Amino acid sequence: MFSGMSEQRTADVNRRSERARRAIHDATRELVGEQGFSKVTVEAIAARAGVGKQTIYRWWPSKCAIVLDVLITDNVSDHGSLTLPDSGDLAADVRPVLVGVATYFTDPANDKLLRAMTAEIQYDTDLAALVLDELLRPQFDAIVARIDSAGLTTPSGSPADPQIITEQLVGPIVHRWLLRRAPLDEDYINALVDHVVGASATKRPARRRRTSER
Amino acid sequence: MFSGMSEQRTADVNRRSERARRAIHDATRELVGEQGFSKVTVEAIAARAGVGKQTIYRWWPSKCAIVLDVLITDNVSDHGSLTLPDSGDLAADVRPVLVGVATYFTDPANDKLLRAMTAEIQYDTDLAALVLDELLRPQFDAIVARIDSAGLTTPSGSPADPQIITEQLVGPIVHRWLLRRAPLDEDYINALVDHVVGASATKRPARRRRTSER
Amino acid sequence: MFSGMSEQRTADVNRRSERARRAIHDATRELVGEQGFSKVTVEAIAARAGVGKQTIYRWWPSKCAIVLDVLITDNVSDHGSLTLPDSGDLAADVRPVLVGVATYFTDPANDKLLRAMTAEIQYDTDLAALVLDELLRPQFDAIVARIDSAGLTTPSGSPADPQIITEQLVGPIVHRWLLRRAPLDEDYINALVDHVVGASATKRPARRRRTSER
Amino acid sequence: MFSGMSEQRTADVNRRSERARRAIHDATRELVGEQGFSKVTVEAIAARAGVGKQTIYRWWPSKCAIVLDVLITDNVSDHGSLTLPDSGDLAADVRPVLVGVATYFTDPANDKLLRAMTAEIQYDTDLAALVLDELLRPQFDAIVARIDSAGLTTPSGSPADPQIITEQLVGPIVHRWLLRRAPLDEDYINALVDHVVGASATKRPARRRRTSER
DNA sequence: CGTTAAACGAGACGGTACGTCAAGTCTTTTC
DNA sequence: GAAAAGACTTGACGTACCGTCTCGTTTAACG
Repeated sequence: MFSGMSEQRTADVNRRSERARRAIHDATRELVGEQGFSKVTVEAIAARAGVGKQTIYRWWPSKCAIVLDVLITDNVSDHGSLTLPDSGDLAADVRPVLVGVATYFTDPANDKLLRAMTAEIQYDTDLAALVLDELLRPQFDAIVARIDSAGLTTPSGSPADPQIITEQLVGPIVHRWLLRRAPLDEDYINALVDHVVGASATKRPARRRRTSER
Repeated sequence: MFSGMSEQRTADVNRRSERARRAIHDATRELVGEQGFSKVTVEAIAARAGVGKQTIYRWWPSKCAIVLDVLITDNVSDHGSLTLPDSGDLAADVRPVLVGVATYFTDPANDKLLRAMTAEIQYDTDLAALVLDELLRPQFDAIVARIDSAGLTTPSGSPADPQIITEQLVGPIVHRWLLRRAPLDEDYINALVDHVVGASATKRPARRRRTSER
Repeated sequence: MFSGMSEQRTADVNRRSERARRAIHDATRELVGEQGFSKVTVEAIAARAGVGKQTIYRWWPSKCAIVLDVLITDNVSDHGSLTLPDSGDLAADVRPVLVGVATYFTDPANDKLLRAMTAEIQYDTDLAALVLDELLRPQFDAIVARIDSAGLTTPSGSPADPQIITEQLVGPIVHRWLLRRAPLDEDYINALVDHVVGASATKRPARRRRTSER
Repeated sequence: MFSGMSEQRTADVNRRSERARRAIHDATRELVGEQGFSKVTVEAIAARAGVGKQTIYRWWPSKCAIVLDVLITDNVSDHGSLTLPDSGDLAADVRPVLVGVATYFTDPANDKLLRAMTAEIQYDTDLAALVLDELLRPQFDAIVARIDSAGLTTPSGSPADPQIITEQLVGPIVHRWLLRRAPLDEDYINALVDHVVGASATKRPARRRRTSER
């Protein structure tokens, strides 16, 4: 895929051990889940994986590169193909993606890994760009595209910026997750969608007036 | 108050050195500004402040407690008294607070300190609550209160939840800051306010259709 | 005692607190006895004595000066007046002093204090001289004097050096004590005296051939 | 020997760096010589040796274990094979060993190391036993053996205890060294031997009556 | 089907910073 | 004005990990 040459040259064989790669991924997932990223050491990952420290440093530049690799590998199935349907009902079309995002962030398997990356990108701008592109942009852009086609207007009547509308949907979710302000359940997503693009019939019509806070 | 002995006993004097406290705050602000939180060591703070390491550990449990202390101390002047005016023009009332928030986050003096705390609260839930209460809630609650009194409705006509409306305003700002997706300038704030509560006349009428992204 | 002036001048009153001096002495004796000199801290002495740290530093330059002070104070009764009797029986005259020395070194109340000084004088020559003069020389010189008057001869017939004879008596005791090679009981002292200056009748005539070692 | 597998398994390689071991020994010898044991820090040894602190702690439990190791390593050539000749002249046979001991203690290269150990064994009985066994016992036992075969008697005529006779020879040397009472030169050793086992012809017939003190 | 070079496990290495401890000094208040 | 209390600066402690660097030992393509 990276070359048109029909794999004749195998001189620079990839001798890399798949067993080791897998063991390191698994050890990382486990340890970060158990103790949190910042308490996990490269030595601990190596020990848990039954692997030499050098084997880790040979293939990853840092602890957080491993975590990012795990996240991306686990996520790779979705990529590229993400497009929202256009059923005519914007709320109904958008809602599942947002529920998906909320679920993804909340899933205990991902939560700690994502928080680790969130912490790291505060200090590493390149990493921030990478995380953004690999993990968040596909969904974000798909929503932007669907909203663009809906031709919304702002409360004052001018044409709405789909980018900003999307931020109104995604921002609050990230905000709640980041600060652990309040639950990210389906009711909340429904209410949020209703506030931004208007409600469509949902299975469980939410009865609310105020969302509970923290 | 703790004793009936009308304050005769002053034995439990506060022997703490104000000079040391100040020097540590200043050294922390400077060093975090120069090198970023994660590269700053407690030893370096002590050295820069001309203070013994033990004096730091006597009063703060960790590097990040110092940073939080600096942030709160620097911020303490503002909050408590924070109430939004009600001029009848919601957008006009809300806009300055949001600009203030955006400015606060963007100010280089605060940015690195805040990112440090953002990283830390990923691992420390108690700290997260503290940061939320001390640094963010006053502004957030003030906005909620002002919006509550405006009696907005959702696009589908039901009464809006002021909490969620506020999240639509604050969430995107935090989101942009967190991921460094795009600038947090006044134009953006204006557009955002327009999308959420409708525009009122602004000094520099924004000319836009799409906000630029990253 | 340090001045001939009959205590008339009391204007520069000795404001030093006798209570504190005593308490520090006692605390030092106790703590060194309990934990050994090297584990005792000045802070611990101050705390146990119910005294401020500065009060200690005001009157003693170091931890080991306190210990030496305690040893000398406890020992001060003997000084100066020590002369051995001359009963004609050299062994009988010398034996009690050596038993006294051995007992003094072995007494648990003194042992740890003396070992502390022994450790310190390895690094502090002045201290070594002081310890020697204050604690050991009186007995040593008294023995030298008694032996001098006995007019011993060496095995090869020349007149013996009383200094060296005394070292043959004291040296082995110090050696055993220093290296904890073997017990310093009365049997041993008797045997030692017998080997150096010949036996006289003792209460318990020792039956031995070899002393047990360590 | 531990396995029947004729040494096929060499997995438990000795990975220890000889370079580091040597550098640490040398640095310790130098620093203790320059500044005295108690002023030398483990950090200083590590720095001088160009070695990480952990490398020291990996192999030695404490500063004084290094010093002991240096002393034993430097000394290891001598002992084991140590037996005194029996020329018939006891004084002549014993004298060289005692001169050797005195020289060893006095040699500036050893003096500070030995004083450091002397200080430490006051607090550590196990260490005392080790020092005794590794550094002093070989010579001591060799002298005991030689004296045993000589069949001496005490001044009062009973058979002498070779152990005690040896203590009469070694004790005064240690005593003088410990308290720095007087020089440990060859004249003194000759006189001492003369007093204990009688003189034999020596190269420089000592002219003395009293040894000078301190 | 052996040769050979890479990747591997193990873990010691030179370092940096940690958080603790005690030393000796300085400051404030009490008696 | 000495004493108690205790905060201060200093500096070494012993530990934990870092990322690099040998060591033998697999292991799999090549010859």
